[in-house]
Amino acid sequence: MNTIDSGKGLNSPSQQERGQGATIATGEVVTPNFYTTSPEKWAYLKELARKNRKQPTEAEDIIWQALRDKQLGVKFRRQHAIDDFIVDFVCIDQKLVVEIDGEIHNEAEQKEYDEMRTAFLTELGFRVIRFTNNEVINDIKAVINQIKEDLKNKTETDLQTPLSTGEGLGGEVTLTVFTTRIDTTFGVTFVSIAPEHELIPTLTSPEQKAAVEEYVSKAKNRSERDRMADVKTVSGVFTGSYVINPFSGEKIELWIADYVLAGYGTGVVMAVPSSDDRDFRFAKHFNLPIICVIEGTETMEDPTERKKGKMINSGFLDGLESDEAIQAAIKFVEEKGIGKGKINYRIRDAVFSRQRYWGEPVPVYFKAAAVADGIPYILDNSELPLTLPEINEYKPTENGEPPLGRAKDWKYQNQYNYELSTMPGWAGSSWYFLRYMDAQNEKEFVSKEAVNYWKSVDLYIGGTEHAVGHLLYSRFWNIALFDLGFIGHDEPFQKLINQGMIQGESSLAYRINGTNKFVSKGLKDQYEVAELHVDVNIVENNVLDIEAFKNWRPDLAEAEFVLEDGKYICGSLVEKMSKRLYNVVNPDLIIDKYGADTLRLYEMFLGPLEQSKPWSTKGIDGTSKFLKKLWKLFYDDKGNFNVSGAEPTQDEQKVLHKTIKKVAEDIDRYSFNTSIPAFMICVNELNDLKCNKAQILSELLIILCPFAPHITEELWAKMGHVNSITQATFPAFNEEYLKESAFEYPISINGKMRAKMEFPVDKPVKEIEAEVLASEIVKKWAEGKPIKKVIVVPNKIVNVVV
RNA sequence: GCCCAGGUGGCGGAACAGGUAGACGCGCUGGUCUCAAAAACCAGUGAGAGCAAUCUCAUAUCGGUUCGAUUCCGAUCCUGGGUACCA
Repeated sequence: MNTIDSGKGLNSPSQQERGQGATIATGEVVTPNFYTTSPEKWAYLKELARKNRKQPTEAEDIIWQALRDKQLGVKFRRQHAIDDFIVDFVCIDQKLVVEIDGEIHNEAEQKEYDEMRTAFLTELGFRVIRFTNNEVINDIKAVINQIKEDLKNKTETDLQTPLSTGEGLGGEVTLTVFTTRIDTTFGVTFVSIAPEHELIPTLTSPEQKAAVEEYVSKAKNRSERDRMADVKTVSGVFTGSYVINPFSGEKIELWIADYVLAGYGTGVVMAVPSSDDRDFRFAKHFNLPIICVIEGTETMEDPTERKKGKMINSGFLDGLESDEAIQAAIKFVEEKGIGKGKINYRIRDAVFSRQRYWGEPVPVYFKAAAVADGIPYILDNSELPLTLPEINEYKPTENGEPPLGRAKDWKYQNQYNYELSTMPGWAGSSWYFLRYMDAQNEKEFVSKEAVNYWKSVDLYIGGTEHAVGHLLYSRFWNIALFDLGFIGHDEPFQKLINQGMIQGESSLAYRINGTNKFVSKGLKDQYEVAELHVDVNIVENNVLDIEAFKNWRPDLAEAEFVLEDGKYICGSLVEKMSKRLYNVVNPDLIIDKYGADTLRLYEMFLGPLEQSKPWSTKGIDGTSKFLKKLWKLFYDDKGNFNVSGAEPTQDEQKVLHKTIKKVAEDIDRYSFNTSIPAFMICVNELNDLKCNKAQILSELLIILCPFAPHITEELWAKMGHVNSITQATFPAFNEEYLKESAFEYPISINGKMRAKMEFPVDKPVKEIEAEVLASEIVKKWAEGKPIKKVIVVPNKIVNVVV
């Protein structure tokens, strides 16, 4: 036991000696960070403590061998500074101090001093038990048993007694992190914590206090928005505390960083600079260590570019693939009880209002004068529906109110303010189809009978934006309505198709930074430039119409240009068609020139429904010509309607039924783009056959109707039908017309098609094989070599292996 | 980053359960008709070699399975969309 005077020049201990640190795990754990004395005192005490540890008395050594390495289930430290004192042994968890007294403690003065010291430690929350040298040396078992007993008797409240004597520092702290890449835990070289984190005062060392406080106040003043927008700037501050990596046992630094969001996960990030981009930038900026844990990344300039692979430098995970390592690591932390596997869910768009005009008005009014202060009151059912008021301009008011603030005399009972926000798009889109089932119903939004009859929507076609937005919410609403018993099914849609997006080709101009001067694309690399989207309607073949550009926006009126070959060449970019990007093209011009049927056919013909592609009118002539050819089947050269009632021939029936089969199958598969060529082939072949038979043409019109509704309706009427073609029955496909008697086999040698031979469809395989082997073509390619194998797939192919 | 699509001629694309790669359309070339043009019609058109018959190479890249691969498997690269300082 040692004592010192307080108040002498004191320094801070190293963190390690004080046992600071933290364990992280996936989803778990960190051990503590605490001071049992002040840094000033520690600097002085540590030298003494170290000396004491090196020169234990006989009794101290005996008891230490029994206490060390958690032999009693808890961690003991020896010669540890607590405030002004250095105690012999202490279990900080249990706040138990064990002192070993030598001869000197029998002296009166010393006894008095010991009592003071015990009282002081008791006040700090420690319990002190004492043994003499002799007790330890003579019966160590009895001593240990007594310590065990004492540990057992600790009460809960004892455990919760605050321990701190150091400034601003609490007891042991466990920091929990959430990670999706637990496999990389051996690569954790520091831990970052959100500036808002409540434990920051506890986790900050006195030396770092000023810096931390400055940083935290600065970070807090930045809005969430600023922080999210400014992804590139790296900022942070060291807390002065350390954390223990639970996998490697390494001591690593604990930093505060504003890239960590308090609202996500636990607000603490285990930083793996070799695998996460933000951690990597942070480590580079502050010169923190980087440990690569994926094979092959050691030599990479930016190891975060490779995310998965075989684990290295990772202890028990070495050699596993990332995905296996994740499972192994989760198992590991769960078995050790320091973490557990977890799935995180996030909510999207929690706010149910828009500051826009176009949306359902919220049936709510406020009795207080100011809307913002009031309590909302809901309109009575009898007062519904609340309809959108007329306004003069679809813009916010001068006071910054939503557009509905412009509505004149729009008051509930002529006195109370309505809510001025409208509902978001998905408010209505989530359930309108239910209303469609029973649109005239005055009593309820849909009757049970109607919804039981129509049930859920068979097919939902929408873009991917709808898939994440609309579909998410309508499924949610649908389940709510189902749970409330209004409807009888818990899924609103049976099938989803994500149709592709017709993209726009954007035009870009390049403004030289800090000027109003624009540089042509070919020369832009010589300057620091910012990209500006230009209205595609004032760009032709990437050449900018400079006058139109100047007139486009007031701020561009005085713009100057750096040209190449006398022209301003714009950059171009395929992206989503959007007003914001000024790349919207209007279909009206196409419809004026070619008609709506041509446009519709062309859009279908462009490619698969699910596929996105930039809009281009190249090739629209093809579908236009097709419709003209169709028309000519019904009219002669002089323009007279000329359709015959004669009986169709076998050939004509074959052409028609081939098409019926193909189109019916295509429609079932939503493969509309492949139907158009089938129609084209059909019309071409009927044209070759000079077919004008009413029976053939009317069935053709019916199957074409969904693709080209206008022209088919018109020709249908011309043929003398009274009812709309949309009421006609889709013709049945008749296999009889398609029967073939022979098949032309492709003859392959070693998998390459070399010739064709025709055989009857029912010719036996053996006979085909014999004839093929006897043929000139096989002799030629075999070149005398033996035939190894012959594969005959009836009515498909023959392959000869030599 | 993550999730979802996708990558085939000069262009859009086809090949639906592994069996003739490039259907159909655009564009291009030549021709018919016309005083001429447009329209319409006919023929040709993946690349390379050859007078030709024909041969070689080709479905983002590399590898694998198979008698045979655009199609199946593994790895890589690239493009578009959604989402995001979400760890």
